[in-house]
Amino acid sequence: MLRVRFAPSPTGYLHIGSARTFIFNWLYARRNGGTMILRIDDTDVERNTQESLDSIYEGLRWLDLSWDEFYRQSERGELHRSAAETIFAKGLAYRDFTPAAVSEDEEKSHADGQWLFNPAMRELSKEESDRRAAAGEPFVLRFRVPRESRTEVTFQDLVYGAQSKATADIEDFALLRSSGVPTYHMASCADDADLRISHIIRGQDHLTNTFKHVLIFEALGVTPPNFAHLPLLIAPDGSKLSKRKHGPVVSVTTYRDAGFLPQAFINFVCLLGWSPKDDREVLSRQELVDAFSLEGINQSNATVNFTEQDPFDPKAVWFNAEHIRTMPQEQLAEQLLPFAAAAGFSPDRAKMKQVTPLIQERIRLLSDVKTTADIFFLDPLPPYDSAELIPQKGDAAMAATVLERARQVLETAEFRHETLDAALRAAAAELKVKTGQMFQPIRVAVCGRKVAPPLFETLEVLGRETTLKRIDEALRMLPAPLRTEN
RNA sequence: GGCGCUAUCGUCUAACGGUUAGGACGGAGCCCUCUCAAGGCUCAAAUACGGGUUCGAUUCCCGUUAGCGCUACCA
Repeated sequence: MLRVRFAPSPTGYLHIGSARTFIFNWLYARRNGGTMILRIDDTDVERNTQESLDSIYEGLRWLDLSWDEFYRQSERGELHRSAAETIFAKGLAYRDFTPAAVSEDEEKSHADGQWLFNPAMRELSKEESDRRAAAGEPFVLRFRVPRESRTEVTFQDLVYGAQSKATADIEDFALLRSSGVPTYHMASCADDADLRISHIIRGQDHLTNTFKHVLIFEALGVTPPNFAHLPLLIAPDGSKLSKRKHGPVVSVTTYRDAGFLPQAFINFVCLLGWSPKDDREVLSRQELVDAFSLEGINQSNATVNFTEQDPFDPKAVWFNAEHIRTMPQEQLAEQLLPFAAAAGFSPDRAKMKQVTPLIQERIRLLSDVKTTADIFFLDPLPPYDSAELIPQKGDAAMAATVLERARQVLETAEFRHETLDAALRAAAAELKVKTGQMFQPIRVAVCGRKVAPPLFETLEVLGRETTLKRIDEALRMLPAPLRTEN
């Protein structure tokens, strides 16, 4: 039975790296008919926050990622303590009565002097240990790393291959804090054993911790699960992604609020450190499930290429644009609604459905609706420079002539883009101006700028009334003496 | 400092020990075209360095360098 878990600690918002870890676990479970478990690793009471927990749920809900079983470590303290008890009873752990390091110097001396264990504490007699404990003296419970009986700890990583580390290089790590609260290593392993996790898929920052975990599993009398460590996601400066240093750009909700599609986000992060080994890049959720395998995961860290000017990796934005383009229009219109409302447009569904096909291949983020669809929702148009009305190789007189003529045509023409196209082309021929010279003034009059969706489709959506009103306004902006009456 | 992991275009990546080292994003240019997009085509751009092994190394081994991680009574 294949069982995987995602075990975040609620000490910050769900960031892109954690999301990817969840996704890889989820993909592996769904691919192989396994069970996905969400376990909140909240043993560090000091740093846990409700906001963080909410952020994790919020992010996962947005991505529409589900789990089959749910646990909170804080509700499983008894299990962790009894597991520690078991290890202690087997003589594989000992009490360390050394007071916690308070000063930085003390900690540093540990680091410099390759601290492995305190011999006096490791070798304390059972009698004295029991006596001091009974007297109420505080202690941490440490794992007694075997140093004589074996020389190294090994395991096979499904991504990084055979791993080994000398027992002489592993320190006697803590299992229980002096408060009696289990440490991460203890709680995590006790839970992984109890929940019968078959594959631990997690960040590479845990690779060296795994030697300790193997020791714990063995001490518990359990065969260790399979391990698969993931290359880390790093910032362009080479440092590990962190909210502290990089701010909200690493938060999943930042992507959501900027107008990313969940599927595009998932697609993007999946290709950071994993490849389907063919040249496919734009993949649906189902295609990802079908293509996913641990063999496709590579070993080197991947950079999320954001900058201070642009918080999103250009490739992530491209993925989003790709997914927007292939999305059914009905769905896209629906997704666009809240972003249009946020832009202050007060859009209705029917109007949005008309506008959507005109902007679908012109937006990269859902929030781009604000800058590309404004002309359909705002009335009147924001002010613009009347010089924009003047066509290439033309002058204000030409602009005025063109607009006057267009106005006449549009007063009676049927507002369907095919007929508008034919009518206005004919008008251009009649006036002996190039089509570009004919269309550009109309476009600017109607959109307030030169860059816009195709003209005739735009007019069709805008309708006769708005179109004529905007042309009249443009005409008023042109110098009066140059206006040609007919 | 010790230990571990990693190293292909700017970025994400592909390449049974044999390829003109491939694809994508981004960049430049051309085409298409009512503007913008989209689309099509083209160009620039990489095997960190040094030693081996081999008829032949991006690929295997060693070293150097660099980056990252762990080295807590954080996770």
